[in-house]
Amino acid sequence: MDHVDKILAQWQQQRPDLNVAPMGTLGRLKRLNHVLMRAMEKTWAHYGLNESSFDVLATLRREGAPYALSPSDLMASTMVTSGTMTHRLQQLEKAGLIERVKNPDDGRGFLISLSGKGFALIDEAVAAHTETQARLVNGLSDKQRSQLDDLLKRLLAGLE
Amino acid sequence: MDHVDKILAQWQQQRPDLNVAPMGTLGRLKRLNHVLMRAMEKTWAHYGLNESSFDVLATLRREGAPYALSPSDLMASTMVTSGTMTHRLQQLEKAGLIERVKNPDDGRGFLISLSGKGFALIDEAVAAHTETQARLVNGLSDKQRSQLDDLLKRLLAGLE
DNA sequence: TCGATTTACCTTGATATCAAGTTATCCGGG
DNA sequence: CCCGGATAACTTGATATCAAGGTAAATCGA
Repeated sequence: MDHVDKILAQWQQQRPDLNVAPMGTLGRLKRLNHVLMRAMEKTWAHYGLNESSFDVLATLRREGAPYALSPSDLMASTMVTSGTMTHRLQQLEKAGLIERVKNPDDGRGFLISLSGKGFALIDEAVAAHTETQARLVNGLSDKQRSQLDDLLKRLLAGLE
Repeated sequence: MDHVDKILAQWQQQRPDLNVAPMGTLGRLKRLNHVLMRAMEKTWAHYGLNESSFDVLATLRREGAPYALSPSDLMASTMVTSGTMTHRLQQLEKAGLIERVKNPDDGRGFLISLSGKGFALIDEAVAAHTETQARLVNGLSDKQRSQLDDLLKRLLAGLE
């Protein structure tokens, strides 16, 4: 009987006509996401980062050498709008974690790359981050985690 | 090989020392949450609501008669700060969906209750919402959805 | 080759949120 | 009874985000 179960019981009482089973699942998903984000933010903060900045730096890092992408590529990878990405890149540039050069092949665009400092920082931060994540899924066995993975993937596949 | 798998493959290539399996699970959870929210927002918008306002009205509605809670109770239920709740309640009051009365038993506090209009609106909106949610979990069988439910619950239990 | 369309990115304006600080009220120990 | 600490809710200031609009450059069709 967790928090979500109590909500479902209330609805059952008030509106027995509703099918609330999906609400339970989606409610837990939302709540879990919230709790997980809160936990992961602590790790990011330890490196002076937040979800946004970590997201951008990690996207550049995992791309491999020369660790560079256009703002448009970053927008697509991180699912944010152009205004948001502009803002994020300004912050990161000011912090000296990325560098911005005009794209020689396209006068409209830029290439954003990791600075040396940005590379060093994200390489450390991502290691700590994966450790945090491992701790967060500790409540499940490997098999259960893998099962969860499969169900999430299946659900996501039908929606994207 | 979905979007998340590609990310994991990139990390595997770049940082084979990292254990990225948890990242896959948590990444899908985040992405799924994002996609689901987007979808549910459409239903809410159909009733002139958004996640925030729906959240408050639904919390009051499922509470049962007399459909009233203090701002503090609402804060606890919806996991937002006091400033945020103040703002939400202002909007809802302006829209005539809630009413605010001083708590007779506590001079510091208020009681927020659904107006007739608010009750009628949320009662319709929540029915549409549960239908949307049922559609969103269509990609899973009942058994799979229930399995997912169980795993999310287990994971959540270890963290809250 | 040239005009129309598309694309890349930035800018603007509005909104939602949070953290921290504030004020009024309540409550419990002396 | 009163005073100090706790609590309820609002206010303030900062920030992140989005949607919509703008500008410059690229591309495509005739």
